[in-house]
Amino acid sequence: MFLKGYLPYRLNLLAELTSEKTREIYRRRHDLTRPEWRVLVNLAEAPSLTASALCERVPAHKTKVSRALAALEQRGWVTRQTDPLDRRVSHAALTLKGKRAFNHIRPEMEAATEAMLAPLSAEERATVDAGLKVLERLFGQT
Amino acid sequence: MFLKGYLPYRLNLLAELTSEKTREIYRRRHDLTRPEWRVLVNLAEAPSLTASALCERVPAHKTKVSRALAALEQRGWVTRQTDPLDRRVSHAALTLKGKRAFNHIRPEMEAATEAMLAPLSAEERATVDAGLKVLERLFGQT
DNA sequence: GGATATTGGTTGAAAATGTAACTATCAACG
DNA sequence: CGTTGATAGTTACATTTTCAACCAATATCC
Repeated sequence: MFLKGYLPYRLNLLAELTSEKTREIYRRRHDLTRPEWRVLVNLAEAPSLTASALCERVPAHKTKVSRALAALEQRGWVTRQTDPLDRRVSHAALTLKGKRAFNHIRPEMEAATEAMLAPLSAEERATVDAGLKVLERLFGQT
Repeated sequence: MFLKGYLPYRLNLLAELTSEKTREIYRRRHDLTRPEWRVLVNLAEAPSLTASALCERVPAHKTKVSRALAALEQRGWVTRQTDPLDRRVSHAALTLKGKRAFNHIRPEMEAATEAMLAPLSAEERATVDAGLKVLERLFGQT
């Protein structure tokens, strides 16, 4: 059978399956799109980032980032201020409210992931990690 | 860093990266959406399938399958005929034209995947496969 | 046998995404 | 300077996807 052994298919399927539960959390429980969630995570990990920096880190196309930032700003989780030296760029950062939201959501996400992987032994997890690392190296996603 | 070690994120990212090239093929070169392509593959592997069977095998939500089938039928690659015993269900099958199209596209897809994985040694491929198998077993996608 | 619930599949409207064009600012070169 | 070209980010429009409602046919239960 062709499809079953076909790498992009296998990865897409597993990506969907593993995302199902966690998507439920950021989407239903917290009304965030995936780009919004990812932008939130990345902003939580850095004091402030420009839109283009977010594009690289998320990673996502600039329109997704632009819209995600607009939505998060709208919601009061993000503030932006334009760079005085180059007025094209603006630096986005989480507000206190945004940080609190992230600190609230993050453990839910981790718990969901952990619950999903609970049946796996340490050895199996290592196997998974090794396999993904090979691909990540291949694509330069160190 | 939270996101980098987070399984759904890693899988989604890799899925996107590996799909990039192959998507180019079914999309640009052959004007198929992903659900259409997947339905095509599954129909190529079975003499005929109902929409619900396709939903399970693709896998995808029934609206995606419904629309993919409609598009493929429109294009003359698929025929459907309603089951005489239960007139709600209809059996979809590839036409000769559909089979030919698939036989034309499939090697392109395989070549693209192979080209992408070319830098990997046999051992690395085995590592990848082992990792994915663990997850597939976890999710019952034997 | 007739009301009710279920199931297979389709459709329509709303949300999300992709693509391309656009604005505003800065850089570079004459 | 001033024209031309690049860059950061937004917006507009077409395509996809999602979600809920829907239709038609079958199954269930009284």
